This record gives sequence, structure tokens and C-alpha cells, in this order.
Amino acid sequence: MLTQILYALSDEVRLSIVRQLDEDGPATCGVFEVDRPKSSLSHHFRVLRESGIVATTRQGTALLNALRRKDLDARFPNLLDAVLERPASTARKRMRT
Amino acid sequence: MLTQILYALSDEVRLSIVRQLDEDGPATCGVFEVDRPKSSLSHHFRVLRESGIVATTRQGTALLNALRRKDLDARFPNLLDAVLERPASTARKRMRT
DNA sequence: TCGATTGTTCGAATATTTTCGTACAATAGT
DNA sequence: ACTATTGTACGAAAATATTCGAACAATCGA
Repeated sequence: MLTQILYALSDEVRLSIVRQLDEDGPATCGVFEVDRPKSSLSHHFRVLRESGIVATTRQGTALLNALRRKDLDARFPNLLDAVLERPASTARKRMRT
Repeated sequence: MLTQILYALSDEVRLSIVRQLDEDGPATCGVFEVDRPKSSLSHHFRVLRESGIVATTRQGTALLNALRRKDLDARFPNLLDAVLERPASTARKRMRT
């Protein structure tokens, strides 16, 4: 649901997580530069997961979080790019750095 | 602030107001098809106003609300169109339609 | 000025979110 | 099996938002 996505993105902590995921690619919860205890972070990741913005998969003992860019772009074209203040993506492929 | 805009748009009542403003143009508070008492509506309009999404001007005894499309597009390109699920406006003049 | 129209403001109840400590669960390595 | 590493789940307190009735304010027309 759109409002659920907008709500998830309307929090500075969660938005900063999404920005970092967009810039650096999938990452485990621990690496995020957010000044919060892990139980708080876990809550924010849950909100991101339940709104469909992030997908989480287990990677050994850690959990890897990835931005669901394709799903989001398919359902709400340009929304993620607009929120991330990037030019609208024209289905262009990202290159490895 | 971006999060403030996203928050304002993350409520069904406010989003429906924004959609109606987008489709029908500026309107007074009374005309909106929202099942809420006026004090509740007033609250939602305040949130929309304070986030910079809507501008309100007095028009006789009523208040006219207008979507601040230009300001929004200037500061957060494509955001409003993406939220309204419309194709991104190119804001470019074209010879062909 | 009176009365009708249109919204805002106030205040308090309700609901929802955020926060964070503690306990718990899953996995990996030794 | 034991231990360390990563997160989740729970629960309760604090912070925010929503809701709505009632009172108030601004404007207009007669």
C-alpha cells in the first residue's frame, strides 16, 4: 500500500537506512550508521520489511538487507528515485564500482 | 523537509485530499469527500499546509486550498507525480504532443 | 448590525509509534 | 557441547498523532 511505504520513508532513521542501502548495496543490520540500540534498529527494519521496501535474507549468523528496487519501481514508478532525490531511473543498469 | 512531506502524504485522508486537489484544482475545505467533522479536516489541512504541500488563501468567507505543485516539483522533482501515480512530468516544452 | 457560512482553536480522550532493556533464537566455529 | 555473533520478540514507558465536540473568529449579504 502506498501510504504504508510513504509512512515507512517518513522517518529520518529509516530514510537514512534506505539511502545507505541505495548507495552501498545490501548490508547487514550492524553496519548502519545509526545511533540506536539494536532493538530499536530491529523495529525500524521491520517497518521497512513490512512495507515492502526491504527484503531480508539470512547470511550465516547475520541478516542481509536489500532494497527491493525492482519491485518498488514496478509498483510505484519513480517513487524511490524521487525520494532519494535522484533523477528518475530509465531502467538503466547500475555498474559495479 | 522531505520526511515531513512523506509523513503528510502517508495518511489516507490527506492523500485523498491531495489527489482531489490534483484532479479538480484548488478547492475550499468544504467540498472534499471526506467523512470527518470539520475540526478533524482542519487538522489534516494544517498538516498539509505546514509540510508545504498545500497553500491556503482566503476567498471571502471560505478558504481556498491549492496544491503547491511548482514548489514541490522544484524542490523534489517527480515526487508528487510518483505519489499520485502519474507519469513524471518532464516540465519541458515539446512541439509534439 | 444580525445571521449565515466557513474554518480555526482548544482541550481531552484514544490510538499509534518510538524507544530501549532484557530475554530468546539461529548460526558458525572450535 | 560451548561460546561468540547477529538479530528478533517481548513488554512497558514515553512521545506523537488522531479524533471530535464546543467555543471562537472572519467574512459577506441583507
